[in-house]
Amino acid sequence: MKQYPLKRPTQPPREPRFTIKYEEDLNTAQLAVVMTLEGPILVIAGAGSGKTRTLVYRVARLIESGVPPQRILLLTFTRRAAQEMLKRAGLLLQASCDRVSGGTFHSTANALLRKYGEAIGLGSSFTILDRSDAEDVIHLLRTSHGYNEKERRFPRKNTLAEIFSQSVNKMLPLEEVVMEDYSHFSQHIPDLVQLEKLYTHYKRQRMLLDYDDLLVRLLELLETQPSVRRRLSETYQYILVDEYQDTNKIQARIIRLLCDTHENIMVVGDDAQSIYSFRGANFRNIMDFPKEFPATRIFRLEENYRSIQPILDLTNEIINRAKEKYPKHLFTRKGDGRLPALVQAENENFQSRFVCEKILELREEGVSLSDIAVLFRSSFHAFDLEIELARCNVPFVKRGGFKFIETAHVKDVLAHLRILTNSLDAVSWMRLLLLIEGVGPKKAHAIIGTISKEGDPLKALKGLISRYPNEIQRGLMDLVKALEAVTEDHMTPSEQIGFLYHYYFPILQRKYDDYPKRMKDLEHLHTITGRYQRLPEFLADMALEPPDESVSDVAGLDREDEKLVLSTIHSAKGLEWHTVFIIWALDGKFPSAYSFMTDEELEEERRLLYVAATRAKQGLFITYPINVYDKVLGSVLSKPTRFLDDIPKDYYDTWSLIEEGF
DNA sequence: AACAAGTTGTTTTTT
DNA sequence: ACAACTTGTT
Repeated sequence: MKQYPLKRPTQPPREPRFTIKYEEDLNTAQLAVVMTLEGPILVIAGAGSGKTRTLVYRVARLIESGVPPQRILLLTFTRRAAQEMLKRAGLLLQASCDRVSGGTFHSTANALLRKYGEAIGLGSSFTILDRSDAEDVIHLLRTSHGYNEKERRFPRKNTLAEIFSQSVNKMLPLEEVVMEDYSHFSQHIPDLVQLEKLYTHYKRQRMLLDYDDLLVRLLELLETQPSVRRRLSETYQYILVDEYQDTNKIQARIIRLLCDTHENIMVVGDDAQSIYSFRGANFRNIMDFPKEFPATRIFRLEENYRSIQPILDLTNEIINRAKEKYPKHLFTRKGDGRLPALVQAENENFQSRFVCEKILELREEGVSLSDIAVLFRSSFHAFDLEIELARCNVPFVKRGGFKFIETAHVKDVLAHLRILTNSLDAVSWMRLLLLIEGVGPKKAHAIIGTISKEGDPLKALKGLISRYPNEIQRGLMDLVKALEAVTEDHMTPSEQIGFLYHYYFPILQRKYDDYPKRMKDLEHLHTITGRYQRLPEFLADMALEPPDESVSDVAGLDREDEKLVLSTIHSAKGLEWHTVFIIWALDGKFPSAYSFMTDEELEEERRLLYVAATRAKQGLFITYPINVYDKVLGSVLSKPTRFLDDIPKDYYDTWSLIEEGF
């Protein structure tokens, strides 16, 4: 850092305090984006084109040119991505970027609603429902209103949650969603509409917000409260949105309203990497952006800095066969290297063994384990490999799929904490009452009905205890005591969990015969709480940005070691590795047989393969097992993914594994 | 009414 | 292979 004399600090001329070498560090297109600070900007950024770098430099440039950090809002797909970018911007500036607001749409919505939600009748202590909580509520309403006793099959709770969510995220009427994607339930439409009303009412009464509500209520706040809208728009004078191809209509509306008093909005995206349409995202959002903001300037980043030529050649071929694409051609100055390989394996275990052996080989060659990734369409595709890796003593982390935070025992513990911040949280009350011996759905429901009318439900519960038989009395008494013990002020979340474990461990042992394993998860949870001073923050984070470790690797506590990355393709978004393995590239699995129905879904599978393959810098292996029976199709699968079908064979090597061949 | 055992149906991806 | 629903027992 340059040293300046302490005198005359306020005197002009204002030399730039820090010198960032923009011209040296950025190419022409990137530089243009970074230097254009005002007005709406759309950046079409191909895979590996230095999109993150561009965002980082632009944040730095904004701050350097005098924009206060707290006036910048950076919306990304994960909080990790936001933190990483702000860290890098901070390094450039040699100053902290802590005060830049950054995170996901959902976490930003959460923060804003806690602060300004009162304007739309929302208390600051609302509880966030994750998907399974939401399903529990829907299930409760479905049974209590007798929808499950209908003559014709009524949708299951997860289907119901899915239908409701689709309707919200695509901003379409419920009946349209049903007719479009669930036409076999069309005779239930009136009931579904009714049930969704009940669900909405239930949540509003108890200060519960599901993931979709976070976006919906923020939009409501911005739409109906002009003063809040103006205030927020004036606060966030510069807005940057990453991964714009994966935003949905609600998010686009939110952005539009946040730009109420200015149009300093920059969005970055790549239509070829749109992989979240199941969540209501629509890559046409990108093309509609200039319609929302007619003054939009469009920039294209097409130089790829990630992959060697052969990999880029293949990925270009994959995406060029997309039915609908906005033409762009990625080029690289990286040198040549090995051709990607398409590897056929006799069966799943051969595939796993091949991957293991190759990984060990790469490590011999000096490639760090953490610079290698195995990617797959669905989380369970990795099960066999996980076993094989354990056998070979290859340490790994798994991203995507079931999170340990979603396991029953962790949810049990969190439920106790949740009612401390929102005593109306009937979902959590239900959960913890059902843990008590002798209490089932009926009694739990009755108890909740009585105590939630009181101002102090805990006190009300205490008053109820004498009504019940002895065995239940004891259970309820223990619960009350435990809750009272953690209600004291000035307790950290970590201390609270410590107390609760005293109460919960006996229940854990009674309920699960594999309790030692689950106990380890709870220890892990305890460690995580240590990072938080305030309970509401901890709970919001657990719902919105849970630790991304999956169940399987929680046990391994040696965090510092380098580890191989196993990840779903969705969770690999935006990342890159020296060598990438894509396993189960078997037609019927990837693309999944479920996607054969519609062109749109099939095309999304293609983009998914594109995203996976473009993560690779130096090495790419696409593997598939053969002779796999598929129940959905009722046939044996043996062909590699169809997206490679008509690509000339000289774009990749073809390997076939035989018993001693590797 | 709660719990245990037995039967049937259903499978991605994530905030 | 697993979870949701159904039936049978306490």
